Amino acid sequence: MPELPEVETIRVGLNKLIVGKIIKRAQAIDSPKSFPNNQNDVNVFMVGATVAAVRRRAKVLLIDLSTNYTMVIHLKMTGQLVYVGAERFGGGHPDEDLINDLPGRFTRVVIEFTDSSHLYFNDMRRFGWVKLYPTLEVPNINFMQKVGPEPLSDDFTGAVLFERLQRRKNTTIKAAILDQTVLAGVGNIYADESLWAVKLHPATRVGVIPKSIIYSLTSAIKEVMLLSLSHGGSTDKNYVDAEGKKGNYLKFANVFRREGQTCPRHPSVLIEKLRVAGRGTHICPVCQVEMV
DNA sequence: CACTTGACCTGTCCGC
DNA sequence: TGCGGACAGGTCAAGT
Repeated sequence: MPELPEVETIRVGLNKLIVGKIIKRAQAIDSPKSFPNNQNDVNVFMVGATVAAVRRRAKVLLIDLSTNYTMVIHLKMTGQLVYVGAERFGGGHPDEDLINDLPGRFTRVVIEFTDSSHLYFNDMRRFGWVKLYPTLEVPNINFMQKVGPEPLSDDFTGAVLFERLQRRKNTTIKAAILDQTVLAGVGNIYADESLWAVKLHPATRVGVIPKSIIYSLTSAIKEVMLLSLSHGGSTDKNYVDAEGKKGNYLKFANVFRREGQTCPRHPSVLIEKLRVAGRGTHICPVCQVEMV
């Protein structure tokens, strides 16, 4: 899925586009994980509701409705949430193809507003979902109970990360920062980028890493995510923002998907791809040496 | 409990 | 060109 910077980019976009709109129709199409067993709730608590706010926690989007129900949305690997205004594009507009083809083959949920604009949830692999919960119950969802701190919060410090890593001392640092119960929002792209930034090999066991490096890693995670946010997130394949636009951060990535290219710190060394924590992993073999 | 691996899906790419 | 296998930005459940 989109990671934290991508989900946050969508949140900011939707907050501008759909707050105040009234839902006319909501429908899941061939999306068994969406609105499970509660089409009646969809009809009662969504239709006629006004969108009150769009929030985010970790990689989950929360769309609050005036009925005190909340749409809880996880995009997983290939989910998109794209808003299409009542007037579609024509005449060579750059977003014409993406927008005008919706709903498409991979559209799984359609939300129509009373002004004839639409919000489409598209998801090729169908890992993602859109669910409806009473707003007050959202904090009680299992994932919300377990998920770790927001990395961009001022409360998320090196001391906090170090403390939270104490129960993951025997795993690799990459597996640890991908663990959403340690901290929220890091996925494969920002794990590789932040570990390169502090010259940590992703397979290094957490327990052997000096506290000072964990503090540096904390700063690196924040910096990488802020940089990505400033470029509208990362588009590897599927990601688009709420208006159907791709993100540009990968142009600035140092290692992710750059195997065979040179390390920015070592002009004669090629970036390598390996497998750590079951995920494709990109490193500079000279600046990132595993600690044992 | 901590840790690893496979499953969930569909598409694409790479090697034979 | 066709086919099989590996892999893809994320979690879960089930195994050790």
